[in-house]
Amino acid sequence: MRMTPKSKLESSRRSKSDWIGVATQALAREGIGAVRVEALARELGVTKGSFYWHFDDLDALLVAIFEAWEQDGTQRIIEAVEHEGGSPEMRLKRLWTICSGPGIGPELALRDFARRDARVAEIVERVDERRMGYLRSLLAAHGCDPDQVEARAMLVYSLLIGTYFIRVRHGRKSRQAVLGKAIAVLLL
Amino acid sequence: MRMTPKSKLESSRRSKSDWIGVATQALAREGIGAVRVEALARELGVTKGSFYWHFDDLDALLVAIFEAWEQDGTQRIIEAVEHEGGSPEMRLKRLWTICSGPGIGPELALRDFARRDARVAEIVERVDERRMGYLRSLLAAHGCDPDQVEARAMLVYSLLIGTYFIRVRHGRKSRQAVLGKAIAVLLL
DNA sequence: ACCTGAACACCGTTCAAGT
DNA sequence: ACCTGAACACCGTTCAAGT
Repeated sequence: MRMTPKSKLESSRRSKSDWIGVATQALAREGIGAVRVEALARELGVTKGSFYWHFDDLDALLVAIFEAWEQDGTQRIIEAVEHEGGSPEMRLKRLWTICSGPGIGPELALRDFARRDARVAEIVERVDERRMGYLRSLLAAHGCDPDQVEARAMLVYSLLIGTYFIRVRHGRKSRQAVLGKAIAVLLL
Repeated sequence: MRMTPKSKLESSRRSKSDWIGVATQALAREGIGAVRVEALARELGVTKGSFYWHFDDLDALLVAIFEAWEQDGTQRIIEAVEHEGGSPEMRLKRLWTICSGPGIGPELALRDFARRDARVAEIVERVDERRMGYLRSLLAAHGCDPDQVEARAMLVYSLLIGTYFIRVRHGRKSRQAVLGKAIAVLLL
């Protein structure tokens, strides 16, 4: 009769997803510099030698993190928005509520990495195509002039990215008020 | 009589800006992972021990890179745009031409780093305040409804950031055509 | 199939000693 | 004032050997 370990962390074997899991947390917490084989191995309670059974090298782990995140940054959010239905305008505002959380996650690291790694560049392209496709469909359904859909989709998506990356105060206005007005401009 | 070295690289001494110079190039070429003491020391023809005369550690060098870039990302561009004058609309389009170049530079690395370093976060805040201030003034001068200046400035700035970070195809349309239309939307 | 343990190379950091 | 050279610690990577 085999011993059944009490928890995942007490079992002596680790799966690829165990590694991706702790690495994703480390990336979110302390940035890409914190994704280190030895530190993660300590956290998982194994030796770093074991890492190389699951991955070729550190870059392979990073690519795996980004691939795992891909669904999260697209499909999961879109489904959450679509789940409740409502008018295109309502959906757009719900999308905003979901995305405006603190969870910028690996978005910055991902895009920086994509500048030097073709595999990661492809991930970014898929994510952006998917998000833009969804925004195009929302704007078209809202009745936006077909000739302006592309430009306005870029504006909405940029604003979403911008709210993540831009650190600025808006004087007396709250950021939420500013963004509400900006969205209003984009919906005619 | 002292030897006068033929070139900077042949002299035996390096200034702080020499280090910042090669480090900035390495960052632009190969990303933040390429900013390494030993590699840069080799490039400069000195030992890495010499690095620690000029800087406390690697982070200090990165902060110095970002500080040196700060002027470049704000004042220099604004002056280049203002130099030729013209209507606010013309200035905005000139701003676009200047910024749409390939030179995203350390913008992504800077913002990622700012998440974990207060000094760099301050740099990002100063840069964003400065850029937003300039965009506000352009929009106000263009005759934008005062109540909408802030929202539209965020839209223009986000679009600028977005064109750097977003990797998407626009079907039959060129990116330039899409952006032109987006700007038109923002100028009423 | 997955992990250990030891080995090696590379690099960040320190520091006494040189010029 | 600025640099060398040696030393140390930490970590990425490899690999033969274990279970």
